[in-house]
Amino acid sequence: MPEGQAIHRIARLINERFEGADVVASSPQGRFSDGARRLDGLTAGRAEAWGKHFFMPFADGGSFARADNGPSSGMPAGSALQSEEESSSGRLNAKNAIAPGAEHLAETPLGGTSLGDDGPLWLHIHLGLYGRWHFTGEGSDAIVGAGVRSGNHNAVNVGAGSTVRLRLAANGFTADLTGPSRCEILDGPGVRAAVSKLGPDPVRNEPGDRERFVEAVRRRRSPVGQLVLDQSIAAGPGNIYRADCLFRVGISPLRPGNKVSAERLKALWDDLVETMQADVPDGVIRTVPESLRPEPAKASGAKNPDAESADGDDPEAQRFAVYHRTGRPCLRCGTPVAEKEMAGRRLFWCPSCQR
DNA sequence: ACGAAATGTCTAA
DNA sequence: TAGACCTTTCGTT
Repeated sequence: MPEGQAIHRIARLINERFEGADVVASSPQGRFSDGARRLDGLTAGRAEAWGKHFFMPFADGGSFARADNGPSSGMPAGSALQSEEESSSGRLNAKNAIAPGAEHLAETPLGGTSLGDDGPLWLHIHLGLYGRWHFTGEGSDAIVGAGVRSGNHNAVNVGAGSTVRLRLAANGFTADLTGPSRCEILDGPGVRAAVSKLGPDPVRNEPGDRERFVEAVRRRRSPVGQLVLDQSIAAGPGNIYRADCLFRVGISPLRPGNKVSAERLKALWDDLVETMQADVPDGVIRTVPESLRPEPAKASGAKNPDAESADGDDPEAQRFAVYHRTGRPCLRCGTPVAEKEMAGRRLFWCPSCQR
């Protein structure tokens, strides 16, 4: 369920607990037993997110220590990096081919860690709709990846009938993974292939990303609301950021990509960067613009009485600008928020102030 | 108990 | 476009 910002947070939490440690890996559920066996006893490197994808390197303790001369990463600092020409053209077969226009992505080694054949093993995880990480140890219990309405943080079965696909343990910490749609081990070229399918990630926001995003959208005739969810155009935004960031910058999700001006798309990219990056530290999505935030019910000079009364004390309805607010008054103009299905996903927008 | 929904993606038809 | 999949939670019988 989480969008990209939550995956970046997970990478942070994982690194705080496991980076540089020799990890005990297991699969209580049994569906990842082979993979867990391959990771068990290896040294964890620095995990990273790219959009909703999570990548974590594991190296044999010996080779790991020998190659380590980097300041913080703990992974071989570029030791096995091939030249760019070699790696992008030579190594990739047809199946791993880089999508046209996405070449720059394959050139970007994740965190400077080698993506060569003989580098570390990479744990690759996608949480899909239901995946979660559950952390325990040192009073640091946390669940990351919980759904919009979930507040209940207790149940991870341990024991028979456990749903824990992968458990990592070290330093007195445990990280339990349940319900991922993808959980696999890749080699360097495999990581390259996975990343090459992804567009720029607003949380990473590397140089040139904004232009790549703008051009990718303007190249297509599909509605921009669909393009923002296309992970090859922007990696990380999900249904909430899609709806609410389009609202924040006033673009109608129904407008064809090639009919949105470059200026407005730049503003959209900048807004994705700002909102998603701000949400990484605690993982909570906050998309209601400060100026439109409903004031406490008692306040006398409420600017937006409509919005306030209509949402009442339904907490979920106050968390987002238009997401899940069908029929309630737009926080900006009071027009009822509209909803329709677009490519199988529910879409929310203000038909009046998004043009 | 049961069904629906949920911040997602893939495959087949 | 429809269905499959992975799991949990919430609202309705």
